Amino acid sequence: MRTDLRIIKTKEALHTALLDLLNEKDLQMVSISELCRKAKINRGTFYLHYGQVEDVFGEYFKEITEDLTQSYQEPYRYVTVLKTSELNPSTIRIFHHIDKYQPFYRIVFSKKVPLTYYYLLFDKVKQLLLEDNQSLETEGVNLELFSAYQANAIIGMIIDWYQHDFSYSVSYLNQQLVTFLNLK
Amino acid sequence: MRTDLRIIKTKEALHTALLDLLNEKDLQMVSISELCRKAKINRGTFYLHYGQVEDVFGEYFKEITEDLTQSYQEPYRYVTVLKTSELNPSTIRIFHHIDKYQPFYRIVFSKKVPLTYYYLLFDKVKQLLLEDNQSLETEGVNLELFSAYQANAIIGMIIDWYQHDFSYSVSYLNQQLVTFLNLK
DNA sequence: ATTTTTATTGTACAGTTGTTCAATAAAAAT
DNA sequence: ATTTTTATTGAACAACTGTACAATAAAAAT
Repeated sequence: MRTDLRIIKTKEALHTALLDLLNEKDLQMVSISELCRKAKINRGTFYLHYGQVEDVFGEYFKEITEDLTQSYQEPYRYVTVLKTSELNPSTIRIFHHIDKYQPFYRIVFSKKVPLTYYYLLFDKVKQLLLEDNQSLETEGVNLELFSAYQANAIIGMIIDWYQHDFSYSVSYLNQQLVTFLNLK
Repeated sequence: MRTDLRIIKTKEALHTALLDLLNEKDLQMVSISELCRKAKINRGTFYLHYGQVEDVFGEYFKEITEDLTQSYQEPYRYVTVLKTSELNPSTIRIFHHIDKYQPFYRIVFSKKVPLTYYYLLFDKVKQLLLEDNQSLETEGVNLELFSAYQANAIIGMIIDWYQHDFSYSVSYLNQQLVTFLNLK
């Protein structure tokens, strides 16, 4: 049983209306009424699918994080000078993904936005690293905890990147990450 | 020139009223009107100092993060079995701090709450590690980026801890962290 | 102690929020 | 093609939001 066509139409209308409004104003400034007017959707219908405007963005952003898993399949050709052998196959693609969807991540990392988006990214990155780490099989290491540690470390670099207005290049970040891993 | 006594009184009333309400319901469920009624403060007065209920919690939480710097001065006596020599003097106190203020951090890490609180913690931990790292003086290492990396790695463990309902002990986490640092 | 400054209060207003319900329209199932 | 199921609509309601402004009260400055 597929999803009702009307639901798909409603959600698409809300998604595009929100993207439109985000060019004018911040996410927290978009009211449900305003969004529904723009999407030509009854406000009551909105509440049948969402609770807040933030949920609409969350649904859209979730699709974006899928790209992380997607691009994980393809070969990575964006690293130039450094020895990539020292990085996990998944980690190396992360900075590129963020760069690709930079306008979205400017929202995801803005301070008034709910933590949900952060967790969507965190859980995704953690999952990728967890798969890479399965081969480790080390004694006394809580693998999930370790993956959480690694995943968030990388996101820490992304936060610093964001706080510096995304002014570093992707390859600089990959280089720095290799350096950090060799420091210990 | 000190702060006006009336302002202090107003803010204290709002702080304690909010803590009261947080025993009954989630932060996102507290309305400004409700909070003001409880605090016996005019709603207009609220808007002279804050924009949202979340700002009141943020102000209170900021005081809590000060404890991280505070306890940094005192000797640490909560580690039992492991060689603490492998951990920075500041890192070793972080898990204990979270544990101490666990009820607050259950809110800070809840998914509907704004990222602001996360950044308050992140910036604090990053600052502490940055001070520890000044002695490094390593070539080609972006020290701020490295501190962001380290700080968020630890917070990654805290997220996993939170997601497992804070069921690990503080010393277990310190032990795991030492293990992680020796893995590389 | 008096004046000046500034925070708080009360009131009001238009718009938003969250919910309910019957009527309608559109899609799915037969 | 017809029936059945389900999503959308529109209207209505009480409560909340954000803002403005004059009146008052409290603190600070003199």
